[in-house]
Amino acid sequence: MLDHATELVLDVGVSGFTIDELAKRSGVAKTTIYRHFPSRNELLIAALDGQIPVPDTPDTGTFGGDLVEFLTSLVPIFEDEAIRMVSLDLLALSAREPEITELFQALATGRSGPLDTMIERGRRRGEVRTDMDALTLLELIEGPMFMRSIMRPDQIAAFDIESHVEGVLRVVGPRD
Amino acid sequence: MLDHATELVLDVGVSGFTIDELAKRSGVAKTTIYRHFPSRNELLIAALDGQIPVPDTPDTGTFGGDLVEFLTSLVPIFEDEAIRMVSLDLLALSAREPEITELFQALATGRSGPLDTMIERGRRRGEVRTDMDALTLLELIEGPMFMRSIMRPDQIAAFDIESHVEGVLRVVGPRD
DNA sequence: ATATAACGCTACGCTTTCGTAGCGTTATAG
DNA sequence: CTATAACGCTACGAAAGCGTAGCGTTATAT
Repeated sequence: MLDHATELVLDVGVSGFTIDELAKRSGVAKTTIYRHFPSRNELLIAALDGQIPVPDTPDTGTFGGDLVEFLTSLVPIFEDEAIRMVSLDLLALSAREPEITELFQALATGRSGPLDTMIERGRRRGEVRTDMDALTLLELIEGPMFMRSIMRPDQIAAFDIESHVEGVLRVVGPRD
Repeated sequence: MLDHATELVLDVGVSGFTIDELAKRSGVAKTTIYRHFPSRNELLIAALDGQIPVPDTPDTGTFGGDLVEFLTSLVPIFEDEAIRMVSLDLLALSAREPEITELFQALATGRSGPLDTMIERGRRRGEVRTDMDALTLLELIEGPMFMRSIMRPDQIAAFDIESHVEGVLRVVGPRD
């Protein structure tokens, strides 16, 4: 049931996600759907919950190595058109609908975990400056790829991760 | 007439932009609106056309100085909640509706002009490496702030532009 | 075997929104 | 002063969507 809902919302987007359509596609009567979920929004949230993958935390021994692995693991996520569209839907909606805001926050918060861990490790090894907070570092590291994924999604695969990480290391190294 | 439409869409967002609501607010009869615009989408596009400000191109004499001025001039734009929400609406819609895609492209393309000019000038002065294309440079420069504007809009004013530009200069300087 | 729970189907009522028709009223041009 | 153009108002028709009612049918449990 939830699987069908997830498939539908990934296919047609949040605004196109309707109970009637879900009933038609899943072969389940609309009445039955309402016997399990009180409203369309609840079902939507349940369908999306945990559907945006959280990349795992690499541990190569160096901060630069970790970054390359991490950013590389983001590529397939950014490349997924369905995920991109639904994320944009949620982003737009979360600016106006409180219910969606929570969902979006939950999805976004989980996603910052791996990089936090890597930054912490890098700091312990003396590879990463300590006078810059983790969120700013995250923006520095992911921002360019994030921007490309939004503005030029077709060019995501061409993002030169090695070159970018080299530049990042030049900036995040410890200050004197 | 268009002014009222612009005001409405900035207030309630693209999805809340209704002809009935516009008629109510502007005091103009719905019939009259349809006598001037063939459809809701056309009116929407007309209302948004040219409403997202294009920052101007600073010329301080150094690439770093230009960047600081430029990024500073972006802050009020990113800070504007109405602009942010409508941009997110357009972003989400442009992934699915071809009509909106064109509008969004038009808005986005104009916005890259100033930075292109600055990069070109920087290259002529030998301040900017030439082995990195302008779009990638743009992502490097604007990406972190762009990401913050989307993920933590309330923290935009706290973005440390000077520090960021310092880091950027470390990366974009000419290679040997 | 039978009671109970779950499901399917059709049909609603309600609301929103688009876009149009018809007809009367007000500006405006000359 | 009058013809014409533009506007306002009310009322529609049509399409989506939400969520619910009523009633019949199928599993399931014991």
